[in-house]
Amino acid sequence: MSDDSKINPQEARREARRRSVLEAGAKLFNDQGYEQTSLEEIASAVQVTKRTLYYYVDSKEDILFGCHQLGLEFLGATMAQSQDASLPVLQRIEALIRGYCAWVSTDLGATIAMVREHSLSRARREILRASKAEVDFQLRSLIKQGIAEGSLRSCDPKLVAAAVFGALNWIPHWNRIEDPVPHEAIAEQYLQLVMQGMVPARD
Amino acid sequence: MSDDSKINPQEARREARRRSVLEAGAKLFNDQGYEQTSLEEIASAVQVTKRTLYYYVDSKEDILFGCHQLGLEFLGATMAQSQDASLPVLQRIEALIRGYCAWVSTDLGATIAMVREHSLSRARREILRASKAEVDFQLRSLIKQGIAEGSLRSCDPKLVAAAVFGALNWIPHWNRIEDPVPHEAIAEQYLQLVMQGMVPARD
DNA sequence: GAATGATGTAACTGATGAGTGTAATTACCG
DNA sequence: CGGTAATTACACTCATCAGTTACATCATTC
Repeated sequence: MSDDSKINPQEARREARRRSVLEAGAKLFNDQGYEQTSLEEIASAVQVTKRTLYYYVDSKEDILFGCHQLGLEFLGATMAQSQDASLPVLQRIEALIRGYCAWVSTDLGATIAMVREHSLSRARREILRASKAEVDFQLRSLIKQGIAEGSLRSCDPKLVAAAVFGALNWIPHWNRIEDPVPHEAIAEQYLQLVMQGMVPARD
Repeated sequence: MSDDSKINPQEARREARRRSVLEAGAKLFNDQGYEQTSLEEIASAVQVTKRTLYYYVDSKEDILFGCHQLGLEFLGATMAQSQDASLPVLQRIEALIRGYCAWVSTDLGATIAMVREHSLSRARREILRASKAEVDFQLRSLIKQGIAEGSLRSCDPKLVAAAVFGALNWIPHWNRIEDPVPHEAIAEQYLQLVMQGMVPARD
């Protein structure tokens, strides 16, 4: 499905090159911010001149959009397990949180949580918004389902989903350090919090 | 304590004017991003010329720093109740979450959660970082205390605090819309989630 | 009604950085 | 080998915008 363009090695190589540009961009955007990052910096990160960059991308905006697009593509892949309707709801929510946590800990994933989209055209923002809405919808539905079947406490699915994604999206804001907490450990704690809460069950 | 400069009405008026500049800046920064906002725009929001802006601030960076500083000052005020050591831990955490939720729903509060600090000098970033660390520390300590006295389930206070602040800091990212969810309603749901979790207690 | 504070006008400087033009050079592939 | 794809060098344009200059004009207050 995503291999349309990889029929010949030419295109494949070009695609790989382009991707390394996006990944370098993502890292720099996350570290310094989009506006604070010049094309020269991205170029030198890929060990290439600025002029060559334009062989792979049309514009700086194109890089940012590419990061978001590619990032969301990866997220889609990560979410597969949570979409398996044969699994119990709780387990699907757990898979979603673990997957998202791992994903948001990558450069391309973090970009979506860290770099605002003010620099993109309205049309492109709209495309991204739609992709994100899908993920949000996914969690909300699971929560609704859980409430309906009684495996989850009654609550406002929209607000609870927002809280969960907020907690997850915030990870790169504090965990991009020399010695980051492994995403598995984060997921573990977040799951306990989201599932059981902080207050111990009374016996 | 903060009224040093308001002895005479001259200074007070000047201070109020400066503050309205900061508030206009905060709103625009939140909506469009810092880099995408020109001083002309801020000026026209305050109904003043760009030149006049410089009567109240030294630079654009000064506005951003001012927003953060003033915002954090307000946050400090909001946190008072959660610092009352005579209250039970659970209640203090609840006060912290409610207060933070209300605060992050203001323009100046949202700026701290939405506008990265890449455009500030290292020294200024450091000042802000210290202020934020205090708030983080406050919640972590309360959690530790709760665990110690048995009113909270055992967990990693650092990660749980990060999750809570993440959920809260993300609010302005989705709730800055025509018809926002009232912050009290958000706090209510967040509290239920954080305290009891999504999974109903078994009977 | 001076004196000082506050605001406007309007053109200007200066830096930054995205994006381009062109011609020449190097790597790769059949 | 020959052709095409990839890359370099590098000077150059162009737009944006923060910050300034210098002077004129309101507004306040004592």
